[in-house]
Amino acid sequence: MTTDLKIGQLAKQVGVNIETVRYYERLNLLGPTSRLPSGYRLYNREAQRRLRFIKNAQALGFTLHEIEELLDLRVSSTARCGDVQRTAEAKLKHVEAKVRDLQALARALRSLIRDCRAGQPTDRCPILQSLEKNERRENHGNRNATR
Amino acid sequence: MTTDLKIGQLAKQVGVNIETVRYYERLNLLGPTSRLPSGYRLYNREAQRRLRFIKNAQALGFTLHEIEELLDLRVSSTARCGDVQRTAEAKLKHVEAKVRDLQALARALRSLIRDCRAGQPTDRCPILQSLEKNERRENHGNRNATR
DNA sequence: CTTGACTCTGTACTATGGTACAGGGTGTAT
DNA sequence: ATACACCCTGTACCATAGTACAGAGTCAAG
Repeated sequence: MTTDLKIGQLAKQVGVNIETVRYYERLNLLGPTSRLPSGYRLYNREAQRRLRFIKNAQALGFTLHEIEELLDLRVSSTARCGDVQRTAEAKLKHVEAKVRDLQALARALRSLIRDCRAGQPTDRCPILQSLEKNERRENHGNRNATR
Repeated sequence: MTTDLKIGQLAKQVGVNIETVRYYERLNLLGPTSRLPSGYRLYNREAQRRLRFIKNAQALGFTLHEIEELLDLRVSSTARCGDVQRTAEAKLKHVEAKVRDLQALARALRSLIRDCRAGQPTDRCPILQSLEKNERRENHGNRNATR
């Protein structure tokens, strides 16, 4: 096929490292469609979409393992859309919680900056005060939501 | 002091592994306040607050290196306010960018969940299709925003 | 037919954030 | 005094997500 790409072309097109493509292959995330007699990997359109899917899902905060599950759900004809939906909903909850936490931290940082501007000696750090508390709510089910 | 804890008590109180406390010490994040003649580490209230700070900031997605910088913002009496202010502002920009990226992520997930409620078999699942749509958004200048 | 860009496999290395011993010493209760 | 929990240092190991070679083969242009 004329749309088939060698690994370097694929990597360039999607904007990843060649090594990364081969790394995904080791993880069974993305294999070559075929090989030239020389052993060169070839990737068709479907593989190109798959790689883009991986990068997009990664940008959304999914780990490679979670992405593998998503890709498996697509491949399996018995998998239900609801499974994917539940995964996305869980992810959304984590993300929303993290946004709230980060906004609180941003407020604390702004307050610290204000204190600095006032030239007050800040031996009592607002950041510390906002974060050293013990009453952390119980993790919203999953820390690491965005890592 | 009666409030000083040995490493095991500290770890239990804050809910981390003993090994983790010593790991933070290797990273110069959290040292013992003092030592018993036997070499046992002792931690005072301040160290306990510091460890909680580390765990809380970590839950917000900060790396240990970033946390070290945040802790340094506790203005040592010798640090000049301008230095502290610049660090805080850089951190604030970082946090704000993170919030924006996470909000974009949340919007994407909500839209995917909405689309998915059509409840089609997975081969036509809108989540996967919309992730596949290569609509590269332009990154806010910070990929890795959620890592 | 040689040069240079590209690819192959395989292995090692990086960073981050830990966890798991091994082989000792310490502290205290019975 | 001896059992037992606890602590010490040091090193090795784990997962995640790659990156960087080495040493070899391939392909196209000049």
